[in-house]
Amino acid sequence: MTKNPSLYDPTSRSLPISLLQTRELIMEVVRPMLVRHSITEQQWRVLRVISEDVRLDASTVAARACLLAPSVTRIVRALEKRGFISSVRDVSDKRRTVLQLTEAGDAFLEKVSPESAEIFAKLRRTVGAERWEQLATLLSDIRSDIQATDTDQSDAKP
Amino acid sequence: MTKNPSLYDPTSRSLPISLLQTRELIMEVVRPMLVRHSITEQQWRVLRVISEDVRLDASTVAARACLLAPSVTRIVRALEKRGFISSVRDVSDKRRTVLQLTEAGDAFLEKVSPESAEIFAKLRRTVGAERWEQLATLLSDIRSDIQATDTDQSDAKP
DNA sequence: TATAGTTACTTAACTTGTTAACTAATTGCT
DNA sequence: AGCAATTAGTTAACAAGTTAAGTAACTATA
Repeated sequence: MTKNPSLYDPTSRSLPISLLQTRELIMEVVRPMLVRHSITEQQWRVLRVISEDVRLDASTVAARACLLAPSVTRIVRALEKRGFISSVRDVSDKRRTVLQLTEAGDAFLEKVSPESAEIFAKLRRTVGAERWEQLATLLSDIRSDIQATDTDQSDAKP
Repeated sequence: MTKNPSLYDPTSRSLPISLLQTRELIMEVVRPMLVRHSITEQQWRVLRVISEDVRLDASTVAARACLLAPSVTRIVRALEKRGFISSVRDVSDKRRTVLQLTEAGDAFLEKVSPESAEIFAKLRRTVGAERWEQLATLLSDIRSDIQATDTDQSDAKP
């Protein structure tokens, strides 16, 4: 043990560790479902993110799914091979790759949906709907705050 | 876009994705500090976890730091080589490895502490102290809830 | 007190993530 | 218009995580 334990927050209250532990606990319940459908966590995130918009370029998907560009390249190839997404070169900016959900990808999300809904409904009951929503809102608000200060150029070079 | 977007939560409110995005945003601010001190995120978590107790076995460290056993094996070796921790075979159970912070490890944590404190104080101000604490508490409570139902054997085989 | 079963950890093979260098395309500047 | 700077994405080399099999030690039970 450290001589001076007050130097740091207890890990149970350290936000980086705490966010990770909480996510891990949830994923332990969710993971078997993903395994049953032969899809990785990362592929699943990409599918979910793409399904929210009509068309999305790879960089946006990377940012939203918390993945690096080279990972997205591989994941996109895997999802394309499986027929779940299509990737087409953007006509107005030929550097960009436009990603879209295919019919098959859409069908896949629909197929998995009841299972997913059940798992999350159960988790939600366990935690309490109110707290569950409270957490989702808090996280979203906090992200906005951090992003706002990250983006703001008030302390940039003059 | 999916034909039926209501099948899933928007990813901005999906807890697994949201927890990941929020952590990622925080780590973007913290990471440069870890790089400056030539320590990986995982090694840092292990150090922080070990520093909380006088002695801890490898499995407990793995669980608290959200790492798998083989990863801990490697990380422990790295931290040992750097002189930050000691790993000794437990005398009462020779399967176990007891991990402890060394003087050098303790000194390292003390050295990094002011930098870390400053970074987190700034983040805390950005987010607001109240919300910051609220999130830490919420996460901790929610983990307890999930763990309680995971552990409870009421739906186990009779 | 054997011994089947479990636990703690390690090793090895494989799969992923990461960093850095590269290509191609677009933008900004003069 | 011409050319440096930036951006999007890919590739390649490396580092890390993951799974499965293996070893050693401990526990429960017959």
